[in-house]
Amino acid sequence: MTVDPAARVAELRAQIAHHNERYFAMDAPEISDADFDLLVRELTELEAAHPELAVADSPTQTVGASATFAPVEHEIPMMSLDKAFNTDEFDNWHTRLVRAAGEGRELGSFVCELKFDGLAISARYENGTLVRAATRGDGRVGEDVTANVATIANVPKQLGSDAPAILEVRGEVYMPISDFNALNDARREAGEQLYANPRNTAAGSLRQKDASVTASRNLRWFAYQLGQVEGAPTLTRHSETFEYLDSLGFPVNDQVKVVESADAVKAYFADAEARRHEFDYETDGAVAKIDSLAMQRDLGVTSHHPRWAIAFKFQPEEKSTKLIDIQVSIGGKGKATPFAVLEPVFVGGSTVQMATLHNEDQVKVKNIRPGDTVLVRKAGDVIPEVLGPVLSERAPDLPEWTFPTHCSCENHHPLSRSEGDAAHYCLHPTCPIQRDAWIEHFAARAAMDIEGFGERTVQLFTAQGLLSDIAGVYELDFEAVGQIEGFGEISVRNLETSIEASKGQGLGRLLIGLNIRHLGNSGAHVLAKAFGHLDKIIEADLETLASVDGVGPTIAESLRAYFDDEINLGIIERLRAAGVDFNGPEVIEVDQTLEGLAIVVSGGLENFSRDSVKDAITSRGGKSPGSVSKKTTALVVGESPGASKVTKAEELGVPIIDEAAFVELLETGVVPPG
DNA sequence: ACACCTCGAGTTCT
DNA sequence: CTCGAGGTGT
Repeated sequence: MTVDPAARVAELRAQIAHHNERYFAMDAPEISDADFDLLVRELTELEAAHPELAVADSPTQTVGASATFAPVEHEIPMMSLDKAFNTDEFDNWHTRLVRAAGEGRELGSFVCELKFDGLAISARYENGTLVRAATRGDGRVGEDVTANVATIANVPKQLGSDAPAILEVRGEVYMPISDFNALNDARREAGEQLYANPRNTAAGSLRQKDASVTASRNLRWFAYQLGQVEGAPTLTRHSETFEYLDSLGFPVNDQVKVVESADAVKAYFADAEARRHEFDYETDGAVAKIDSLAMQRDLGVTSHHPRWAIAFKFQPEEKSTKLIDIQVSIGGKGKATPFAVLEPVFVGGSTVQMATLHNEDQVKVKNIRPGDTVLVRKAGDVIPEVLGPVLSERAPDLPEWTFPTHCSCENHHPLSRSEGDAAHYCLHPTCPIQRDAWIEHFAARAAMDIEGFGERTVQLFTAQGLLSDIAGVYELDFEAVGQIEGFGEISVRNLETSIEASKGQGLGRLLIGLNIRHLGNSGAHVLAKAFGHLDKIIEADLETLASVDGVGPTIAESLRAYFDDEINLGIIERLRAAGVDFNGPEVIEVDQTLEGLAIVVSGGLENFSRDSVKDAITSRGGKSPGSVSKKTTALVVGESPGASKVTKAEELGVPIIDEAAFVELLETGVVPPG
């Protein structure tokens, strides 16, 4: 193929800049992360191969976070705060603290503050001069954004002559809501795409290679905490830091309040929540800190949070919006799932325009109809959920919604719902939507994990007739792929490499990719381990299959039906011919320390990936279910664990342990005390 | 037959 | 995250 590298580089830069803007600033990505990475990787490699084409402001220098900004290690880590989602959780925190403070010792007063929805920043001054500003990053290492922060109007660049030798000030950078709205008004008039929300816009504005862009946006910050300090007057109370910061010329928020009791803290929280929309900045909660610095020191920190502070999260916001339509998506196994198409509404920190409705009955239970005004919120702060209609706003003649009788694909196959089933299915084996979903599923991370083979790529390939089933992935005509726009020499080679690598993923992942009804992650790996080779499973009778622990009559039946199907067997033979590994995992001898135990993991750990942690547990004879129950031996929490799991574990008295204790548990099979 | 745990699938947005 | 449904033990 003869493509002019200079032209391709220019094209890639334009594409990357466009998608970068969509992703970071507008909150509306058009392509998947994997596809985006492919573009960046191709550009990086082209620039490496043609150094004369590399330029300083190339997107390869500015995307991917760490590429642009030098890492900065925080002398004192910027820890995140423990969270309470309701007053009960706050009471629990308070009770723990009273106990930790010790007999007859008062916790003293609390400082209440708002929790700003912006970017946490640490600014370091040496002998009164701003020398460095860094983002929070992972808490230990952030990014150097000094040039950008220096353009923020109310960040002091130079302190008075009484400034200490070293002063590290922590605060939150934000964009005032009024400025955000003005910016969007201007963009609307110019016909430009609107920014999604103040927080993302502030983040995008700050993380600019060109600091003059940052300067053109009206960013502000509030200072609220000291980090490393040398040569400053000794403070005894956290509330004094606000007075001190103010005296040095730092902007501090005017809603800070010192109160004397836990009840007064709760009153502050309730008041802040009620008034949250009065402020010209976004808040997502309020914070209480123990005022006495001596008491803070004594209470200390856990591996993730200071014990002396807690963030109270405001209730998830509910907004009303228009239910434009109810549409149906078709999954890889033909399942038809209705979802709400909403007039875009900003709720709980992001713009929502879709929400799943699960099935026909759920639509009935919720009593919603296209055209209704509906209430929307974020379940668990993440997943959009339609709560129900605002009946007072329903037009009297608004018709009820009925489940479509036919698949939305071009062949309009019939959809059917069997007796006793909640879901509708499109059972047609040649449905193109199902076909695409299956191939996507096959390439997905839990299955064959083929990088760069996402939704967009699959649809492109099937539409071009390059691919019609999963075995086709290994029969791809790469010459033809190279002809498709957007597939340069390098991205074709990368794709070829990752497809080749996927052949060795092993039986467990292959079984997942085969798309067998009722067989998911867990069942697939159990079978792979029990049988050791795909042919043994294909030959096994119902009884043998169902005798495997975790496989019952339904899954056994489903397996038999799958492997009795000539079409499926044909696909499997083509996979074999392509050299796909049909072997199960090698059984490595590890001490079965966790026999009979169930360990749930939530949040990211430092020394384990999501997969490796499950492996560490199951290879030692333990189970690693996805949710906490009273049978759970322990809940391991890492960085930002799921709140519901922690709450559940607390309710049931399941021990909650950190990574270090988990490692000990792996070795000993005993939950360490503490 | 039932309760309780688990698992699977579809889903949203960063 | 939520719903629905399979698996297992009582």
